[in-house]
Amino acid sequence: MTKKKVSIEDVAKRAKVSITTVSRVINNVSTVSDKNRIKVEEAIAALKFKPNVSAQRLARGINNAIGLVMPGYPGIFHSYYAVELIRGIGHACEAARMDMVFHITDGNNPINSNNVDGIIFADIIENRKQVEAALATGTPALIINNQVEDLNVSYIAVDNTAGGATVAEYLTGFGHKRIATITGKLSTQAGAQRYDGFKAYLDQHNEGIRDEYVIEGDYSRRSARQAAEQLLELNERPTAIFIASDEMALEAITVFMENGLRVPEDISVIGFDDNPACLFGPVALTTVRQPLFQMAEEAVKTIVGIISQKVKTEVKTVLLPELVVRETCCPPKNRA
Amino acid sequence: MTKKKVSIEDVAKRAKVSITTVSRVINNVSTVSDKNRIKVEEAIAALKFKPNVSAQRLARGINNAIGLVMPGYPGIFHSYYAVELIRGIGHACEAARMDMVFHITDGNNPINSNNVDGIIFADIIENRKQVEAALATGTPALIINNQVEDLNVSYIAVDNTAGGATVAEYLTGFGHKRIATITGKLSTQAGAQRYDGFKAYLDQHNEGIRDEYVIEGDYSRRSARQAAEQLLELNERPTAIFIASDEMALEAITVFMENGLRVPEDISVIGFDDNPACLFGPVALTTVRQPLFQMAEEAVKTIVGIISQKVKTEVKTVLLPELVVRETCCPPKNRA
DNA sequence: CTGAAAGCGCTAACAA
DNA sequence: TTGTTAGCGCTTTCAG
Repeated sequence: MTKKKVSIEDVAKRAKVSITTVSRVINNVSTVSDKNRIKVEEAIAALKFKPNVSAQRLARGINNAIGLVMPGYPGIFHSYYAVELIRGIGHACEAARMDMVFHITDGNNPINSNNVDGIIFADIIENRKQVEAALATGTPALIINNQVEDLNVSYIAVDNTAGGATVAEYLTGFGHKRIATITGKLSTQAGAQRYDGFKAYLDQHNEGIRDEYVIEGDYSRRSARQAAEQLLELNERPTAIFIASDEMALEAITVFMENGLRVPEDISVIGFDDNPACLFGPVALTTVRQPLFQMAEEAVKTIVGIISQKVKTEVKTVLLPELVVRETCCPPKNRA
Repeated sequence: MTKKKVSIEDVAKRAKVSITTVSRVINNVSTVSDKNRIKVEEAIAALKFKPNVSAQRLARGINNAIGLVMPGYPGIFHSYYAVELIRGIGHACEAARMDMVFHITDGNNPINSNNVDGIIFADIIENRKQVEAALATGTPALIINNQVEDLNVSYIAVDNTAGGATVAEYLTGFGHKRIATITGKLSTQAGAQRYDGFKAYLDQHNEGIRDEYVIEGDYSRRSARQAAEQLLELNERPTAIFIASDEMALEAITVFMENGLRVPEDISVIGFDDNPACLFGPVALTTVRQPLFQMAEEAVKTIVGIISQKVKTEVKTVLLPELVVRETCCPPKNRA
């Protein structure tokens, strides 16, 4: 009933070889005679031996772990965005046989960079200092979805500006004039860029965007509901609306329908994310896909490269989001 | 640029004391003179020293980590249930200053019980063997939400049978006769118990439940949509329906509304979970709350007790779920 | 109250 | 191809 500890030494004894040989077969490095290898493998199996990871890490001088630090906003685990990132990073870490140590930060309490070989920062908002601190100690670091140009640090991000512009182009292409938006948090770079790209296009190709057509959301359903209701009260209702996340878009659509509007006949809606959970709503949502999962995977590949010194200089990657046309957008009705 | 390593020895040198003394202040054990303590603390601060966790673990012979193993069904991260558990366990681990190593299992590839001091199994389905293996090596283990009576193992679970019965009682209390249900996965104990409790009550107090009124779902929105549509096609539509998760309930309500039904006037709906994300739908959902987060916290407290030998024998805890009345249930209309 | 010294389990030169 | 040996950074007796 007590926890017995099988060590490499026990294996060595049973197989009648040195612990070095055992170590070698564990790590299958250099050459071990087949005869010994088999003996060792048998002993390992018989004893159910599992290496002590702490000892390995200590001896190797590496942690075999990468840290993921994320801001700890409430509901983070209910955000498609955050969860996809976590999934992707977890997945890639597993493939790289690395631990992922997940660290939710409030901006202070920094991660112990001593226990990880590198750190991935997702959406630095208030924790720029942490990034700088990591860089200062020479800890490999990488930032997801924030294009920081004034620091010698790698990042991998989605081109949210282009994404916003794509939406604007698509909507104006239908002939929409009264175009509104429910933005994401404008204090995040992603949210701001999405809006900026959208607005910039409209300024150039439409006739700008009215102030009353711009409402800031915070990615929550609740904020989307409020915003949608607010939009509905306007004298001149918009005929199309860009909503900065699929989940918000879905909630807005629900509000519209509750009020007797049809989507897209009465109002076109386009989201952002390509959240598969939003595929089974009342109508299939037109949206913009960001390759979150792949971005996360790419992030760990990159940082692993940095850790292993394969990559010498910062790598700054920008991925293009992609329009996904489904059923929630159409030309405006001709009774404006 | 290269990663410098500050060790306990550097601190000792700078503070002009032995490494033992440094170790003592790090762990604030036994007594250290104020004079020395201050010197050491200064040195630690000046050097930005952080203990090497692997070395600590190795020396102490403990891992300071608890493992969480969950079945790796697709969409796990989008499940309110799973995510609440993860959150709660993560939170409690942080409080207990333990790492949480998260292990998604496919039923095989067991967790390396060598790297954790104890293992929490959430929803063992096909991985009973893993639990037995852990038990066999004397690794402290605990199971969440599965009442396994035939193993000497601790568990903490919600009384799903009682939950199902509560729902049945509530619905029949309104005078409903045509009561349907969209169940969870019946292959999980929780799903089965929920249904069993529900059905048992109906058998005793109503007049049982018709076969055509029972549809098995799998917690996905898609399955809920299908089930709801199927129910709508029946000659005699049910007047009330118990749906085994809030998310499914929300999807079903959407389907009902799309078909011109009013909730609850035309059809009463009650969910299960008390998922806050379902608060902002078209109507506030009546549901049953399971204390997921607290259950998770309790789980780590318990296993920490087991690990530290404070707890000698298995502890089997069953929590009662609680009815949360909101707006989606009312008596049936009198035109049956 | 303090320090010397013996490991914790493993890896990695270095020899053989 | 194999084994010897010196650590990795820290905790913890055990003397002092």
